[in-house]
Amino acid sequence: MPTIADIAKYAAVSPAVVSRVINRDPTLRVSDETRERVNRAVDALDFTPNAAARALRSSKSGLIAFVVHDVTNPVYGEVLRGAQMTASQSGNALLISEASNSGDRASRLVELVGGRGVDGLILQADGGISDLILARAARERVSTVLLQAELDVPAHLLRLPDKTAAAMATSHLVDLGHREIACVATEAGLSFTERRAAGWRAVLKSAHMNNGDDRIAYCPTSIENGRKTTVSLLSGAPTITAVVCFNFVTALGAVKGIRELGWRVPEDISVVTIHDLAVAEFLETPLTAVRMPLFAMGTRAVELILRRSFATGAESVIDDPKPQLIVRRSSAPPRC
Amino acid sequence: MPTIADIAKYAAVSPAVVSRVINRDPTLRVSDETRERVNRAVDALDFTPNAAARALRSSKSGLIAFVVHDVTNPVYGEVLRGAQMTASQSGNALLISEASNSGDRASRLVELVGGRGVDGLILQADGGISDLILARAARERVSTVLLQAELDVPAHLLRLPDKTAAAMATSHLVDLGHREIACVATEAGLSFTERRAAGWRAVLKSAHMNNGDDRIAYCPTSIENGRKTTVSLLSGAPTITAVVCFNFVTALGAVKGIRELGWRVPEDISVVTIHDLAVAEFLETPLTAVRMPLFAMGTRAVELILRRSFATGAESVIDDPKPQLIVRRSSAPPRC
DNA sequence: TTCTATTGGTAAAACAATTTACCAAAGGTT
DNA sequence: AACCTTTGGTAAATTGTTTTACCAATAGAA
Repeated sequence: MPTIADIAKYAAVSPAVVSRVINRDPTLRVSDETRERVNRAVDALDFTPNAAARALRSSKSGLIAFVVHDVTNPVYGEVLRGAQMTASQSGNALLISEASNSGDRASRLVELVGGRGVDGLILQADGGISDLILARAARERVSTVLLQAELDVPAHLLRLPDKTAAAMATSHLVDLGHREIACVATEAGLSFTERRAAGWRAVLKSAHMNNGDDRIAYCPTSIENGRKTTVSLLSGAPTITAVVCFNFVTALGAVKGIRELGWRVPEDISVVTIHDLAVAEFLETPLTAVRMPLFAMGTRAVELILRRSFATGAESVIDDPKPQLIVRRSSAPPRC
Repeated sequence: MPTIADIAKYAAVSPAVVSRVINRDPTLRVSDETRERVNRAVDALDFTPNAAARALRSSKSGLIAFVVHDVTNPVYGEVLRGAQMTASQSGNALLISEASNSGDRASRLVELVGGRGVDGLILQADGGISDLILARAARERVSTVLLQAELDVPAHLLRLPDKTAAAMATSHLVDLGHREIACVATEAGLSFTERRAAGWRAVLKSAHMNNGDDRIAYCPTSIENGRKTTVSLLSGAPTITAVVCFNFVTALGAVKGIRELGWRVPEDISVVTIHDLAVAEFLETPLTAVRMPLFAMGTRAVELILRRSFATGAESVIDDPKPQLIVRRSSAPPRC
């Protein structure tokens, strides 16, 4: 555990010079010969600067917290990977926190943010965004990025082209000839749910189709919720021939429910979902899905934080790459 | 950004007392009345101790690094969740690092470990365990847990009941009447691969069956590798009627490959895999799988680190809950 | 009354870096 | 020769907490 002072002694310079060399400060001058000596000392003693001391003095921890609802949800995987790559390329690290429940964790998060334990904060819309944390982050000037949320807070808002994606999914079904298209939405009240619902409604309206409230049902993301919701939706309106799901996981449940009711996919009911995952093509009925730029959302979120900008309420949409419809076997023309 | 000094002033005590109160040090004495005053001050000023200063003085960062090969691999999800829960329950946080490639990242990890940026290190066997990092961790007394590895290093070795699991999968096929059982293994050279292979071989041997090298093939985990490997395995030995896969992801590829060859699962070829994921039952052919105690491995890893123990080479097996065979539709008696 | 323990608290020294302010020497200008 | 500027470096302050060593006051015992 050599310190900067040991290096300084070994290289016969002062600690300040060592600091300049290892931080490659371009404005401050060190002769080539001295720099060389210091570098040799660093190698010889196998020196790594102490993270805590550095963070204390410079008030930069090099850490970014990523808060999700459920780490096992594969949809976050891609976002996480994008964030992770961008972060580590710039010498930062990513801290994962599951905010799903208990107050314990929320308070641990407050400590991290309040104590300047992290430089940035990335919050997923369904990760239980707490006002406490947002307020704290703003006060401490911890730059914050909200994913898929729509709040009036001093943070960057980053979102996906949800309306477009839902419209693409719905249009695909309309093009196939469906006239009764139901919708298994994500949790009500979340802004991305509303945007996707708007996309679904817009397409149905322009095709002069029934888009009443008896055609859409909202539920939190889980296989079981998807199943239950689909069953009650289809039981209530037997003329429905297609379903748009707002999440891959609920789509799995939807297919399960349709089969329980004695129908087949896609012969009796077509299913199209938002979010395309690798397993989609290995399912009993490979799912037609709209691929979203999740990876790009992850990279963009970290970029914003590294830029240390604090745009208040500036909302931007990730649309590169654009959402893309992947047609597989779960969608077909309606029967008869 | 109030400091401990501000609290001290507000509560009319010295900083040392504030420190004792917020750290709830039971051995050191503070009168109830003073404690109350300090707590009021903390609330009034909305104080959170500075993480960096605390880490610097106490040389504990409250951070544990979890290094995996690929964050999108769903098999890690469960391990991660177990680790995450245990960590946050004790006021620690988890840092995710993808060690898959580039030297950049490896060096960032060295900085974290070398600079005492983390208290503990959890390394997945296929996460590219670098000697550099292990040496550094040992020198800095960062307690380290190796998952599914078998190295002679000063770290805890935690592993799954791999031999048992592979034997369970293979026995299931033998019980169904299969006499020619191939094996799509994970990467050669990894210790868990060897253990699983041993389980497969043991069952075949006790059933007096062919367990030669032309029945087993090794490949890194990916859908495509699973597909290719299975195709070449089956093409070379047409009498094979069943396949044991060592990973869920390669199993997806295996099923794909079997279909490409014009065969059906399970009518022509049965497939059993190690690792059970939620999607298993939604696949075209729901996969028979051995469920492993992944969550428990995650919790155990963090517990070991929090205990700050440095057992050298002590290997322990996670066997609670025990591995469990989940029979689905991908396994059936052989044809004729 | 005097002598010890105990209680409740304080002052100041770490911890290991970054950064500001300053300084000596060398080189260039008039 | 006197003066200014640049170069390359140093000493010391700063960051916010924990912890050690110490001290005053009170209580209890002899």
